[in-house]
Amino acid sequence: MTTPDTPAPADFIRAIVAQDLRTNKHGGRVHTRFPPEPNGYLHIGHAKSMCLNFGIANEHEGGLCNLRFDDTNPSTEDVEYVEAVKSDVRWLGFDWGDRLFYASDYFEQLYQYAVQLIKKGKAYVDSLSAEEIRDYRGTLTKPGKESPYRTRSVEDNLDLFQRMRTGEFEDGAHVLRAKINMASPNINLRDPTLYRIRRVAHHRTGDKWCIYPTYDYAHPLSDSIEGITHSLCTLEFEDHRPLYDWVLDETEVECHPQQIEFARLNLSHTMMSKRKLLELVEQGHVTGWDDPRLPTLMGLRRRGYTPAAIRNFCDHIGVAKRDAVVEMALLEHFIREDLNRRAPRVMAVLRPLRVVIDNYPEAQVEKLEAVNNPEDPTMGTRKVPFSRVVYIEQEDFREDPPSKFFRLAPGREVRLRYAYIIKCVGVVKDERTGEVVELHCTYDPETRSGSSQAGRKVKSTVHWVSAAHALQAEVRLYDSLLLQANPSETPEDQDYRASLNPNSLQTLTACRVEPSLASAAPGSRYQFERLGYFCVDAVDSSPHVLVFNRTVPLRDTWAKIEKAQQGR
RNA sequence: UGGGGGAUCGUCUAGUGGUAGGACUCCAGACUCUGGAUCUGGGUACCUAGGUUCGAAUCCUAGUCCCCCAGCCA
Repeated sequence: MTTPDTPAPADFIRAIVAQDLRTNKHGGRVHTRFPPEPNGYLHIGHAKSMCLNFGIANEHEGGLCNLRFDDTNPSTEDVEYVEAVKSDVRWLGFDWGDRLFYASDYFEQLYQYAVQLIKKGKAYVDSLSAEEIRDYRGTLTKPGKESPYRTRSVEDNLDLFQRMRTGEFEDGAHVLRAKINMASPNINLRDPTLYRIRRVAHHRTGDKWCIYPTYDYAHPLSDSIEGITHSLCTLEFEDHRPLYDWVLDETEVECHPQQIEFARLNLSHTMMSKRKLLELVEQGHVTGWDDPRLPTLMGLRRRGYTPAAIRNFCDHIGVAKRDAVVEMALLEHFIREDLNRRAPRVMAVLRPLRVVIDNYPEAQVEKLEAVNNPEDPTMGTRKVPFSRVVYIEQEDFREDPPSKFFRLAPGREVRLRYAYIIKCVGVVKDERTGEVVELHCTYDPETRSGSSQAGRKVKSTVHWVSAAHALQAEVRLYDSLLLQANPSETPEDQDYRASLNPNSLQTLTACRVEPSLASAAPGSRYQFERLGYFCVDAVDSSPHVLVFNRTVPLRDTWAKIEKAQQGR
């Protein structure tokens, strides 16, 4: 190996890992894990965690990252979620190899460790009710009281715990608690619960168990069992770390991973909390967990986001300890960057305005050559049919053009992309509404794209589709889910719906797209020239009814100019 | 008012005693058969107040503000 010119560690966690490697803290190993709970779907916040955990593992020779389901609470978990999570992790591009684990794999070991703790006098069976335990815990400022059951003998504890396991007691009758310190200023250390009775079937262990370990107990031991070196989690677990360490110290396991906390991802204009997401889905504010407006991985995928764009985003937002809200604009930057490079260009008209080219031969059809991707010549060209009647975008015509508006207007010229320069010679309006319903234009036969006279300059180029050849399509335009940028400013009560953007979805059903899209595969992504990036909706699109989702619009300079003009 | 964390451009994020850097956003311009892309240029930041030092975002002192914790959730 050549001498690496050690680049500065990208973040404080990588710095710690590098330091640990230097000091040989874990015998030169780097082993992380991604530990989702199978009680919901993954979102982009999880993507950050995956990029961190899998990323760090991949950056080191021999580094590993496990996928482990933290399935210690059967009442909220389900196989449906584990399958969805696996598919999302794979889709994002991460590979856990043969290291797919479940905390439930360790239930027997965890139980034995608990017996050990009891024998050491470090755990006891408490028979207080949940409510009493809460009362005994004290408050943030007042120390707790010890439970009367705290002094039970080891024999009694062993007996009771064993009988808890065999199902002798009802839910809540007893609980196994760590014996730490009821007066600790850290509430997590006031004899935290290790096991609770839950007489429900577990999605993996079935009816084998009726006691289940808590996160605080199962997580450190699961990490240890798997030989994890760095256990990365979010900030809210910071004051659980003493407990994490306590469990590993008292069980005297050989591997003691280091828990390191980082700030979870918050994205502007959207929400990341499982609870709120669930509410949106259940109350029908969105169509499901894969609604393209949601920051779920399923939603982003359906929206047209690529795994690479999401990974790039996660790699660029950084990892730190301060609460932060990353702007949606940054995510959009990365999807534009990726799709600009890869997406074939195509012409589509969202709000069609009929244009008759008066001097173009009635029956003539030309096949004009169009470049598939100017960023990538290897993507080749295609033929686009052109004829006497075309549709252009309504917003590309103004009867009374404001300054800086370069598009079509009465008497003005514009180029039809890959076709001819046309001039607007007539405007047909609806008599009743005054709405412009049709344009009459003439074309200059000398200006066909690629021809010798094609060099004539016009202010603007406009996309179009041939009326006779275009395909009908539905296009769904998405906008941000929340009105305000900072999701933490949305009210906690049910009135948070007031902050939902009522225009987060706009469905256009009269769109016309070029005929080459007839064979577009579900999920495939395109740039609709001058409009944005769109993908074929994988759920609702069919050969008969094409449905496109707008992933992200193109940057729109004219929109900014116009907005500035109006602001004046 | 217990404990644990955190404060650097508009937004993220580097910088660990020596010119506060990058990305995104924004602004201006060039180029353009996408008002896209690309290119060029520009602006804006060290929570406050003291102190140490030739020199402080960094060290010290005192404040201020923000986040998390009282599940048998994770």
